[in-house]
Order: sequence, then structure tokens, then C-alpha cells
Amino acid sequence: MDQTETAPPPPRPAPKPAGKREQTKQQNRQIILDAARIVFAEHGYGATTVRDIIRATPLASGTFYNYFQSKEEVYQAMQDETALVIRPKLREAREKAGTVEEFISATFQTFFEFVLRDGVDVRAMRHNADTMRMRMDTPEVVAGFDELREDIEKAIARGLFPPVDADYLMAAIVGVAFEMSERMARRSEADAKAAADFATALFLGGIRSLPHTGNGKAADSGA
Amino acid sequence: MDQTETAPPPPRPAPKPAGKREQTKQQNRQIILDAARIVFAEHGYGATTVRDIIRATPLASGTFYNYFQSKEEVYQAMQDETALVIRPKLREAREKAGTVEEFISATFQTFFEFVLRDGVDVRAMRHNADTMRMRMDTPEVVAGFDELREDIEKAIARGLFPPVDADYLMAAIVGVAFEMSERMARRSEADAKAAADFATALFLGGIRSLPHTGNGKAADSGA
DNA sequence: CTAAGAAGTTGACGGGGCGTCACTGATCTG
DNA sequence: CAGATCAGTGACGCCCCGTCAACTTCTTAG
Repeated sequence: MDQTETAPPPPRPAPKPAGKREQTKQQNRQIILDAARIVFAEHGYGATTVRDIIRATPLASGTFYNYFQSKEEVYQAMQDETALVIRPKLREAREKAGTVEEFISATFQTFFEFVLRDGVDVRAMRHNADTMRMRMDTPEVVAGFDELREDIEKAIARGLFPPVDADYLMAAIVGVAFEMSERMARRSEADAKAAADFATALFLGGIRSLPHTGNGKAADSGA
Repeated sequence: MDQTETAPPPPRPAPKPAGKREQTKQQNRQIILDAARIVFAEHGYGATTVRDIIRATPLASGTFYNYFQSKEEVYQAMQDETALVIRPKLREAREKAGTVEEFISATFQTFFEFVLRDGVDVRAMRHNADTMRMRMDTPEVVAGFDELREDIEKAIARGLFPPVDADYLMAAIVGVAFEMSERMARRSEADAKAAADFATALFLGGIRSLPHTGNGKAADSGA
């Protein structure tokens, strides 16, 4: 690998009270996370060693363990970083919803668009397909699930939804979102809007209200 | 899959000689698989080493590699074993379906009942929750997904379903089935029928047709 | 039945990644 | 500015991995 300084997507945590020491610590943590993103995307989670990550940074091996306890912990930190980006988007999208239709539509639209545009690029996604589901129970990810369930419960309390099992409904939304994302990533012409329309129609009116394709096959199943 | 009759040459080793040697091989393979199931359930996938599995058998370390190439391969074999049990059940259930309702209902009913009764016990399921989704692309599991998509396409061809995107619909069913299974496993009083009714109603009529609970909370979120 | 060969098992071994820790140098504090 | 604190460093010991030559068990031809 010849990556020297290819800065990846994740955002910068800006405000620091800053001693020079604290500043360096934050930087190093981010350096490790950025390197990990590249290496995981390149070789996949299983094939990556902690040493691979370290070699992709200017740091020494021991330094890694000042920041993370293991490869798994870096991966979880990456997931948390991602969750922290999409959660506010989802929250905001759902807040504006005044109807079931808007609630569901906004959720899927936001999610699929994020996966396709702001998320990791498709090549990385596919390489990570084998790992992206493991340990979904990191704090920030779980918090995202909880927020969804809370929002459903609130919507029920407001009379927006019928009084259904919010936990199962949350699970169904999450399951469809993730599983469809994986299918979407395998299509050469992925279309967030079409995917969101499909999922939204399914949740609002069931199978009979799904958009028709004319032949029942996927428009494109990609390479 | 569909064998076009363009491949006659490979000689048929069809009749099983079933010598003592072959018998022992089958036994050893099963011994390893059974040990792996226990060890994975006990410590989780990530924390178990190949040596742990071997230590749980009367075999030597080298023997393991006569049967599997790695820890991952044992895990995949376990998944395949499971897939081989449930796939015929699902196929049979769907074959009898004459309507969309029956198709969907039979699928979820069969799946949730299997997970709860014939599947691994809940304790093991919860311990494996972090790993059960990884590498879902083993041959038998993928074959199960393909069968579902094929059955959907057939149903569309028969006019049973509207002509929708079969790939996305398959993904949606799979996503809901697995994600709801995980939630179900976390409830102390899991009810396959209730879960199946929920999922079936969702797919047939959307959110508004879901069974009401009276408060919108889960009946029980377990320990 | 027996002996040659095939098939499978064994466990020690070289290779390598893991996590640690004593040491060093940089930053902070009084 | 000196002493205290803290992060960085990289060699080290540990353990796991996958292999392989020697050994044991089974099969089969005569």
C-alpha cells in the first residue's frame, strides 16, 4: 500500500481547549482511525492486522494501544464515527414528519442517500460486506436504534401511528434498510430514490402497493 | 442449479462404499462441528481460537486442518448445516402457497418457528448475536436467498404477486426475518406466532394493518 | 491371510502477530 | 528553570497459526 496522506471522508471534530499535548492526542487518534478506514477498505476486516494499521501511520506499535485495545475496538470506533454523522440527519428528517408517510419516507430516503453519497464508497462497502454487520451493538449505533424506537413511540403517542409493537417495527425498518443497502451496493447503477420508494411503499401499503417493474426482476444486478 | 446436459464426463462416484475409514472421517468432521458450536456459543466467535475448538475434541491440532482450513470455514460450515435444515422447510411451506398472503405468512411462520424451536437455543443465539450475520455469503445460505428470490419471481410469473423488484423484496423479507429474530431472542417470552403475524401484516398491508398492542411498546423486552 | 500401499493422525516446529513495559524525550507546572 | 507528568518507542516473550515428516490404521490385491 502506498497511501501516504489520502484524507478519507470522516468529519473533523473542531473545538479544542488545546494544550499541545491534548491536541496531539486527538490528532493521533484520528490518524489511526483514518489509516484503519483505508486498510480495512483495502483488505477487509478479517485480513487486516493491528500491525497493518500501524504501518499505515507514522506511529510506533506501542502507541496504538494508548488509543485502542484491539483491532475490534478501532472498528467499533469507526462505526460510532459513522453513526454520529447519520444520526442527526435521521433525527432531523423524522422530526419534520407530520404523517406516517413522511416519517417512513424521510427515514429511508435519508438512510439510502447517506449510504450512497456520504457513506463509504461502494468499493469499500462491498469489501466490508462481510464485516459491516458484526458487533452492531456499539454505543452510538445502539443509540441510533433506540432513537428510532423512541421516535416511533412518540409518533404513536401523538396518534400518528397506530399503537403497534415499536420494538418490532424498529427492527423491521432497520432490517430492510441494511439488507436493501447491501443489495443496492451490488448493483452497478444504484439509485437511492428508487430504493427508498420501494421500502416506503412496502411499509405504507404492503406488497400490493409496491412500484411495478414490468418483469419482476431487478432492474440491474450489477457486477 | 439447472444442469444443462452438457457435462457427462465426470464419473459417478455415486454408491457410498462406507468403509470404516470414510465413516470415521464423517464422525470427525461432525465432532469438530459440534465442538465448534459449543465453543462459539460459550465464548463468541471473535474470542475463540482454532486451538480452543481442537481442545474441545479428542483430536490433534493437525487433524483439524484435514477438515477445515480455518476458524472461519468451520463457522461457515455451521451456517451451511443450519441452512440445509431450514431451506427445505421454507421451500415446502412456500410451495403450498396459492396466494400472496399464504406465501408471506408461511415464510415468516416457518422461519420464526425454526429459530425458536429447532434453532440454536436462545442463550447461544444471544452470545452469537455479534457474529451471526457475518459472512452470510456461504454457498448454502446464498442458495437459500436465491431460492426465495426465484420463488418470488415464479409467483410473479403466475400472477400471484404484482411485478415488483424481486431482488429488493427478497432483501426486505430477509432483513425483517433476521432483525426481528434478534429482537425476539432478547425477549424473555418470545412468541414465534406473534412475530410472524406482525411481519406478515406488515408485508401485506403496511404499517396501518399491523396488529395493535394498546400502548405501542413491546410486550416484553427481556433481560 | 498377509503384505504393500493408501489414507489419516499426530505433535513438534518455524513464522508471525499480539500486547507489554522499561526507557526516552517532550510538555506542563510551580 | 527544574522536577513531575505523560505520551511515544520498539524489542521482547507469549501464544496461535498452519505445516510436515514420521507414524498408525485401514484397504485391497494376490
